[in-house]
Amino acid sequence: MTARRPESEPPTDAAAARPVERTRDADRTRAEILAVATAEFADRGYAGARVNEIAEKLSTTKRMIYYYFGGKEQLYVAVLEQAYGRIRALEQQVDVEHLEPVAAIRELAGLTFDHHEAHPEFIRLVSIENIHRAEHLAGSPALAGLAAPAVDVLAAILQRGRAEGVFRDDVDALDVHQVISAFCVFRTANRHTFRVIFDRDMLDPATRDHQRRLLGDLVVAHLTTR
Amino acid sequence: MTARRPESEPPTDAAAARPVERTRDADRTRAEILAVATAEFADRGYAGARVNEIAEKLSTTKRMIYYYFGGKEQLYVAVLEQAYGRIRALEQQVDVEHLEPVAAIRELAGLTFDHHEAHPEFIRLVSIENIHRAEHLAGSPALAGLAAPAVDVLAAILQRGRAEGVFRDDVDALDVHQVISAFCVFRTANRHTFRVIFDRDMLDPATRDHQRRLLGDLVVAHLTTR
DNA sequence: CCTCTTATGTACCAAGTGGTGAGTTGTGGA
DNA sequence: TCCACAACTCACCACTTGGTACATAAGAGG
Repeated sequence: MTARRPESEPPTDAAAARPVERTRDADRTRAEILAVATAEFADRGYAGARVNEIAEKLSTTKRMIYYYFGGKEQLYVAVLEQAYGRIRALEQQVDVEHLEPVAAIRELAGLTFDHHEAHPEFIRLVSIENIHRAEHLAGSPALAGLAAPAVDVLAAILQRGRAEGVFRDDVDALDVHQVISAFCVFRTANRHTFRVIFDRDMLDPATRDHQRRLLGDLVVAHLTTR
Repeated sequence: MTARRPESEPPTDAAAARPVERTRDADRTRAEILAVATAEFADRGYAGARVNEIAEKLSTTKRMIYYYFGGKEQLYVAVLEQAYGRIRALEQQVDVEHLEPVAAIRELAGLTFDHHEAHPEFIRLVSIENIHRAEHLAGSPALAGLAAPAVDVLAAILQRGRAEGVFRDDVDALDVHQVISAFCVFRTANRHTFRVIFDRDMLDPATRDHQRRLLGDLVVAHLTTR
C-alpha cells in the first residue's frame, strides 16, 4: 500500500485542499471526490448532476472518479452510503434515558428536529433517492441496523411512559417516529414550494423555536390524550 | 394512413374528447403532450426526463412539443401549472361547514389524506420542484390564490372550535395545515426510503385506515389539549 | 377550386454526456 | 539504490441530448 496519512478519517473533510502540498494521497482524493459529489448530487439530483461538473470542482481529474468509484451511479451510491452512515453515527449518540418520559419524548423530537435542520443536504439526497424509488439504496448493504437506534430509543421511552401511566398504551413506536420524521423532513424538503404557495419559510430562524415546540406539543398531546 | 387511435385517454383530460375522429386537432395534441410529459417528468424528474422519450410515447412527433411549448423547460412549467390547477379545483370542493369543529377537523384532515394518496404523481412533481428550489413555480403566475382555500376553511373551523370552547385559542391555522400536509406528503414522498430503512410501506392498504385515524387523532389531540 | 394559415412530419445537428486507452510519475519497500 | 505498483494526467470517443431547418398536408374562407 501507499502513504497512509495518520489522519483517521475526519468525516466532514471538504474540498479544503492546500494548493501547495500536492502530494499523492488516495484517501484524501477519494474523500474530496465524495465531498464534491455529495454537494453536486444534493444540489442537482442524480440525473441533473454532471460528472464533468464534479470533475471541474476537483483538484484532481475526472479520470480519478472512474478510478476510485467506477462510474457515476456507483459514485452516487457511495455518496448515499456515506450520508446515511453519518446520520446513523449521530443518532446513536442520543441519550435520553435519564429523563422522565414526557421530557424524553420532547428531547428526542427536538434532537431530530435540530438534526434535520442541520443537514439539509442529507434531506435533499433522501428526496432525490425517493424520486428514484430508493432503487440505489435498496441494493446497498450499508444500511443494516440503520433503523434500530431511533426506533429502539423511542420504544423504550414509550414503554416507560406506559409503565408510569402517563402515556396511552396503544401507540406504536414506529408511528411516532413516522410523525416526527414527517414533520422534520417536510420542513426542509418542501421548504421552497411551501414558501411560494403559503408565503411561509418553514426554516425561518425567527419561527424556529415555535416550530420546535409545536412538534413537541403535537407528539406529547397525542401520547397523553385518551 | 392518418387515422388516429380513438385515444386511450389518460385519466383526466383537458380537451373535450369528441367522438368525432379529427385528423388535426391542436387542443387534443396539446393535451396529449401534457399528459405524457406529466407522467414522464413525475417519473424521472426534470433532468431525468428525455424529450425524445416523451416524443416516442406520443402519437405525434417531437417537433410538436417545440411547436406548442417552445422547449423542455416551458413544457415542464406547463405540466406544473396544470397539476397545481387541478389540485386547487379539488380543494375548493371541500365542504365541512355543517360539521361540529372536531368532526370537521377530522374530515378535513381525512380529505387531505385521501387526496394526497390519490395523486402520488402530483406529490412527486412537488418533490421534484423542491429539488429545483421551486424556481419554475416562482416564476409562474398560475398559482394566485392557491393557498387560500385550504387555509381559509381550516381557519374557519378553528374559529368555531374556539368559540365553542373545545379548541385551544393559541393555535395557528397555517401551523395545523403544515402538520397535516407534512404527514400526508411524507407518506407518499418518502415512501421508498422509509420502506427500505424501516421495513414499512406507509401506503400499504392494510394500514391505511390506521394511518388515517392516526392523523386525525394527532391533530385533534393537539387542538384540544391545554 | 384555390389560397393562406395552422398543424404536422422528416431529417438533421452542435454541444454535451458518461466513459476510457494509454502513458507518466511519485513512493514505499526490498 | 532501484523497482513495482498505486496514483495520477491527458487526450480522446461513441452516443445521447435538446433543439431546429425545411418540406408538406389539412382545413377554413372566399
